[in-house]
Formats: sequence, structure tokens, C-alpha cells
Amino acid sequence: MGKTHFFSELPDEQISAARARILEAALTLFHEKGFARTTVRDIAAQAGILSGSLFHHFATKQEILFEVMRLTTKALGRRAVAAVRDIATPEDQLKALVLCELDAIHGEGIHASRVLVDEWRDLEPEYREHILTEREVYEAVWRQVLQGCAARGLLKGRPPIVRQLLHGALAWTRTWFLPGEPLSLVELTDEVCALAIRGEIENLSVKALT
Amino acid sequence: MGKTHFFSELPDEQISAARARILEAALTLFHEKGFARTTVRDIAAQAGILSGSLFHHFATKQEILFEVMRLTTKALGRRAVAAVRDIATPEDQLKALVLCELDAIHGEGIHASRVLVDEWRDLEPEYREHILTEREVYEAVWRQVLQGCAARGLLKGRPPIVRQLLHGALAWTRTWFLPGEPLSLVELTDEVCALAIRGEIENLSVKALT
DNA sequence: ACGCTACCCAAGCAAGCGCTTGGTTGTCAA
DNA sequence: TTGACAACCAAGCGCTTGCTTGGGTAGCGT
Repeated sequence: MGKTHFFSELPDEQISAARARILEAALTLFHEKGFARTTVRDIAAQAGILSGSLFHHFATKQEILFEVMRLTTKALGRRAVAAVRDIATPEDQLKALVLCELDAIHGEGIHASRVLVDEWRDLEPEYREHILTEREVYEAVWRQVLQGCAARGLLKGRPPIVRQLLHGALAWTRTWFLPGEPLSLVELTDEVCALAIRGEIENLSVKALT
Repeated sequence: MGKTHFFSELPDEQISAARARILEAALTLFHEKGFARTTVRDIAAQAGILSGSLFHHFATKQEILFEVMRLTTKALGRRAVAAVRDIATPEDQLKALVLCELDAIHGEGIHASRVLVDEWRDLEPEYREHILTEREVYEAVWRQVLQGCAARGLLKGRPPIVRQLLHGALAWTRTWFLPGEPLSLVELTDEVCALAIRGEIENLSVKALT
């Protein structure tokens, strides 16, 4: 996996080269400035074409936003499924899931939180339902893992509430957290899990090593 | 305190009736649609005047946003100071602070999270510094309370990190939490504090009652 | 060689935007 | 009664926006 965009994680999506250039340009600009402050001329310039040529590939600016959010959501769901697949205990699955979400926020190329959270209110209602359906894959993994933790009495709270509180805490990290200053993503993962899991973080780390 | 706007919490601010009507209209609309999707004609209509008349009271649309954010931040700081003032133990101060922030998000008239978080990126950089200075009052209360908890060994993590994680978790509640369905604001406060505080929530509740 | 298609440019339209201008009204002190 | 001033309206300016139109061109299969 070189320095290609994250669309390469979705081989079942047939995306032409031009379309991919536009989507990647839009992703970058939405991440930097948000949907409303990004003009179609900005997107076109970033993709190396003129603004009118955009509409040969997408019917409206909204459709670009929708496609960016749809692909991001889809990739996020697959990452979550893959992250917990080969992990045995619920508490280690939780750590993997938290790390997965943090990586999607702070890692290269996907910018999940910015695009999926900040731009949600700019997505017209008729498009939202489809994104929510796609998002179910991701949420189902979270539900399963948290219920696994709760079944063993590890969770400090009801699973749905813990999920929402964790999601907020993780999404907000993009405003203050920089990997390596001073915490790494893995260390932050431990801090976050320590809040959700009953008992001490030391116990958790020891269990993960055995 | 009747059904007036939250500006009445700031008696040291001299706000004319017309200015207050505009600010309240802007607050409502920013809360509903966000700054970018709200036009000056929207604000004027909500305030009962024509769009041109807005600029008799404010120089630019940006200045309206700035004033809304400044007053909101100021009121939030005062609420936080008042919330912890007469409370003895750090853990009860933490509960009061969490409840204060939740009330500012879900209560009537102030809509702190929407305005202060979502609209931050629409505030031009030259205005941001002033808001950050005003916000220091609020953050200082949080730092003091969390360090008090940490000094007693109650906190599950370093204070600055816990502060950020809690802030994210609380801000996100506006997207999923409705007071009373099924949790009340106070019950949600307990759930949140249970994550941050070492030990069980039962211990915390018992302590609060003695 | 031919036509087809995908891709793109050059130019600009209609609508909506923030904001300005010139003038009218209501209010109140002198 | 008069003058001054704040508040507001009616109209519209200049600009940017998302999007359209008509045409050009390179690459492909046949």
C-alpha cells in the first residue's frame, strides 16, 4: 500500500481515475475548510481541471459530498470489522476498536471525523439515510464488542451510553491531540480504554501481554 | 428569572433592546442552521427588521458571530465559577461542573456547544484570540477541579487529558441525548463522572449524600 | 479512415450573498 | 415648536456561488 488514497481499500467500487482525483481533492478541501467554505472552483483547481468540468462527473456539489461521505463510511466499517476479527477477548477488541477510530481520525488520507461529523449538517436530508445505513456496519461492531465487555462485567456503564460518550471523546481528539506530543496513538488508546473499563489500566495492559 | 435570554446573566454588559433582539435571533439561527447557512436576511427577519437595518447595529456579519460567541463564553465562565463556589470536595465539584456543561448544552437559551464548537471554524482568526482569552475563565475552573481530584488520587488519568476526553464526550451529547429519554441530566452526569473517577459510581453517590 | 465516446475548456447565466446608500419615521430634550 | 439623533425602510450595487452551454480534442475500436 503506497501513498495512494484510501479508496484503494474498496476494490469493489469502480472509480475512474478522474473521479478519484476529484474525490481526493474534495476530501482534502473539506478536511481543511469544510464543505460550505469550499467552492466547486476550489475542488476543480485542486483536481487540475476547470470548474465546469466537474459536472461531467458529478451532477451537483452535494453529490460530491455524499460520495465522499459514503466511501469514507464504507472504508471505516471494513477497517472496524478487520480490526476485531482475530482478537479473542472483548477488552482487547475494545482497544483495537478505539485504536481503529483514532487512526481513522489522525491517520493519513481518510480524515473520518472531520468529514463524517462536521459535514453531516451540510448533507441534505435525502442523502442522510443512505449514509446511516452504511454506518450500521461500523456501529454493529461497536455494539458487539461493548456488549461483550459488559457481559464480563468490565464496562463502567450501559453499552449504548458508553459508546456515545467514547465516540464524542474520540471525535474531539482531532482538535487537541497530535500523535507523539507527548502521547502516541497507542498510549492515548490506553487512556481512553482506562475510562471505559472497570478497574485499573495496569490490569488491562497486563492482560493484553499474556 | 423569566423567559428572558441568557444575556440577563451579564448585567455588566450594556446591550440595547434592538441589539439584544438581533443577538438572540442570531443565536437561535446559528443553533439551528449554523453560521454559514444563516443569511443576514434570516437574522433580520427573525429580529423583525429588514436586512439593511442590521448594519446600523453591527458592522459585519462576522461581528454578530463574534459577539454571540463572546457573550456565550462569558456567561459560561460565570456559570462555572458559581457552580463550584460553595462545594467542598473536588469530586462533588466535578459533578457540578459536568452538570453545568450539560445544562449549557441542553438547557434553554444558551446552546453553548453548538455555537462555541460548531461555529469556531467560521470565526475569522483575528477574532479567535479574544474568545480564547475569555474562555480561560472557564478552563481554569476545570483545571482547578480536576487537579483537586487528582491530588486525592481519584482521577483515572492525567487531568489535561481527562479534561479533553470529557469535553468531547459532553459536547457530543447534543447529537444523541434528550433529557428524560430515558436519563435525566443528573443521571447522565453520574454516568460521565463514573468514567473519570476511580472506583465505582455507587461510592460517589454515597459520598455525595453524606 | 471513420465515428464514437470520454474528457475537458471557455464563457457566462441566474440566483443569492453581504453590505451600502439616501431618505423617512418616531422620540425626546431644549 | 424645533432640532437632533437613533432606528429603520426601500432599493439596489458588486461580487461570488453552483451550475449550464456549446464546442473542441485525444484515444479507442472497427
